Amino acid sequence: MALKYVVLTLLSRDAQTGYEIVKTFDTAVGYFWRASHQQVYRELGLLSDAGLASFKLQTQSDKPDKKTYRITAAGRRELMAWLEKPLKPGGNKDALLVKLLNADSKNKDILARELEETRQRTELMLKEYRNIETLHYSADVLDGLPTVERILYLALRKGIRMTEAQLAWLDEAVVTVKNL
Amino acid sequence: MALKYVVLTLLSRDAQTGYEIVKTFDTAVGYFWRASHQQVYRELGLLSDAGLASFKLQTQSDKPDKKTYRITAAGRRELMAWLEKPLKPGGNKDALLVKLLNADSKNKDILARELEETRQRTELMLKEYRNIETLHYSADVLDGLPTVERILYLALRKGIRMTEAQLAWLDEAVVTVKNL
DNA sequence: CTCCCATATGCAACATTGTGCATATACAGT
DNA sequence: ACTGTATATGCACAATGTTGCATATGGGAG
Repeated sequence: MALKYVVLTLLSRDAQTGYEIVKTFDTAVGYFWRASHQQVYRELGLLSDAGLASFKLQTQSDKPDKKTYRITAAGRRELMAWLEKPLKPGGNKDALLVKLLNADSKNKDILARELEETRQRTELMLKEYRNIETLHYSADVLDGLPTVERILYLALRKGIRMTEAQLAWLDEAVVTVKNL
Repeated sequence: MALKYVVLTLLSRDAQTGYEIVKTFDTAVGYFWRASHQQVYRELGLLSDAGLASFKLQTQSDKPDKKTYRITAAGRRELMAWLEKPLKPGGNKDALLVKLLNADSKNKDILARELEETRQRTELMLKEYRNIETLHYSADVLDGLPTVERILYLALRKGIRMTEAQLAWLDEAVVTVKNL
């Protein structure tokens, strides 16, 4: 349901090939949505079957042939309809908490180790996010930013806020588990 | 893959009926994992087919008959194996950010409204969480808490931290979208 | 007496998502 | 020659999640 709208969103900006969309998932969009290339190509096929996107085959001599997809009028309508329909809340699945529910004196060391590793990864992630922020979104740059870039910055801000909260929580969790 | 371990976790504590497990999903566990009753009953069927859980049929005269499930030795082994295997990170799908990527001068009002509504819901949620914390987890209670309760408190703490971060971010997002 | 709610279980169909496998060209480095 | 990386696409199967339907009892409210 949702991947469809992510792809439509990307196509609504520019006509693109599947390969380019995959790269977007690997970089910018990847911070809040992950999809494999298989998923992307399949979704593009479904979209064009449903008449929400169309494609042109472009032959290339130096590289493999490619298909450039563009969103159709029907695709835009579908996307707009989705935008106006409120999202239903919920869906916070947290496997780490499920693991912790199993914590006891026998396995607390294993779980503590996983918590520590998660903590380290989270800390690195936060550093990376903050690094991106200082490098690409300094105060003087922010004003002149086009809309899409502002939203991407907002995505980064969300990453930072959430990662900070996660890190603080992991500290609490480590203490709790160690003292079981 | 994952629902299986949530159900095994719940069964590893107590033998329970499907109905009881469903109620647990609607209350305590619901804060970090949602599942419908259909999913739960199906999963219980799959678990017992796989020999990871067994059940006893109990006839009742006043209420419908019920099946009480208990985890098997194989089920415990499977659960322990999962605990020791590190989780793979990632999977932060955020449909709200996808919507915001579509923001422009035409639809910014609709999106701003959804952001405001989300903000209100988030604020209520945070109040509820904090309320639960003061009511059930006052400082003097925390010491004597059994393990499971401590983990559930940890789940609540995560809810609080994350909801605070979400709320702070939503404030940023509202400002950004209004100024587009 | 009827309607709704809580208790208690489940199938079947469908939609969506994720994983493993497969193919093909060109260029750069070892 | 071989290996890796970038470009470019996709099928098939498995797992997961959603929706609609189906059944059955007992108690309380109106």
